[in-house]
Amino acid sequence: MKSFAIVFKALSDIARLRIINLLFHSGELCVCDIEVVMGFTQTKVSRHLAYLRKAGLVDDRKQGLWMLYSIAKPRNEEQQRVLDFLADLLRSDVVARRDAERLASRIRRGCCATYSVVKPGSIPAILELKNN
Amino acid sequence: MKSFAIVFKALSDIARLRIINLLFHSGELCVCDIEVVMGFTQTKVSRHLAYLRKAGLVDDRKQGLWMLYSIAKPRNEEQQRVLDFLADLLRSDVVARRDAERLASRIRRGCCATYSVVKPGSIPAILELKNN
DNA sequence: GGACTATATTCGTATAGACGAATATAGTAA
DNA sequence: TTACTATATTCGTCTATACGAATATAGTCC
Repeated sequence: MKSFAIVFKALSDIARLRIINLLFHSGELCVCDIEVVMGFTQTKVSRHLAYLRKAGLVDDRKQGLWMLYSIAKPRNEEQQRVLDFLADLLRSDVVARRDAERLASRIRRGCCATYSVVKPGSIPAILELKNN
Repeated sequence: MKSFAIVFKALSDIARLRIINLLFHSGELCVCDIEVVMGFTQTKVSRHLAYLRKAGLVDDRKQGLWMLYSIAKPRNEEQQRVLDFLADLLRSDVVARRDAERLASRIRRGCCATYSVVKPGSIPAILELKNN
């Protein structure tokens, strides 16, 4: 019950919902790409990602100068269900869709990370990081 | 997106989750029954119910001196999905189950409201209110 | 009318959280 | 080493919210 409340609280902020949505649409993202796509300050993105990490909703990985964030690998069946449900909810949301389109556009133009989209519309995976 | 955040915030408090769980297990409940079953103060129950009402998660109805609260009739397909998902989540939670048992016990013994349980274990409906 | 009851609201207080600006940290590259 | 870059954290401020106690409100019953 306590863990439900913690997860729901993590999902109770629009900025965090939008960031999670971006992560659903990409294997991994660095802070600065989220910053640019969303038009948020660096502080804001970093803070919300830290919040989501503490709530167990995202994983992070250090790669050189970059911190790469991704949707957390579910630790139990309930978390899996929450994530599935959330992804499904966001799929039909206008804001979420627009954010995803801006992300796709930035990925095509080349962003901090270089992505390889396996199949159009599917989850891309980071291959390597550019130094720009 | 905004509406998702509002709903998740309403679900981000354990007391509110437990109250919602009680409402899932009963057609309608008055404030004082929730108060006794949960061991909360009257202020606390009333405040959280007001919060849930503003978030659109519960409906209320005045019946004499009592305010009867129930799970909101879903206004759209998304809200229906959220409520279904939540009910499903709570079904496997230990705290939620214990609360439901205490509620059932209080209903059997006769509480503020007189309930008619259509089938054992199914959702009861209020028939009339006692004046005690 | 007055006494009583169930619920809502106000008050004062305490904690959480959201924000930008500024600063600190850690890794890279010359 | 120094300069640079991506990210995290601190600082000060503001708003939201949780709580119990006390009080207000509204309905019932005599």
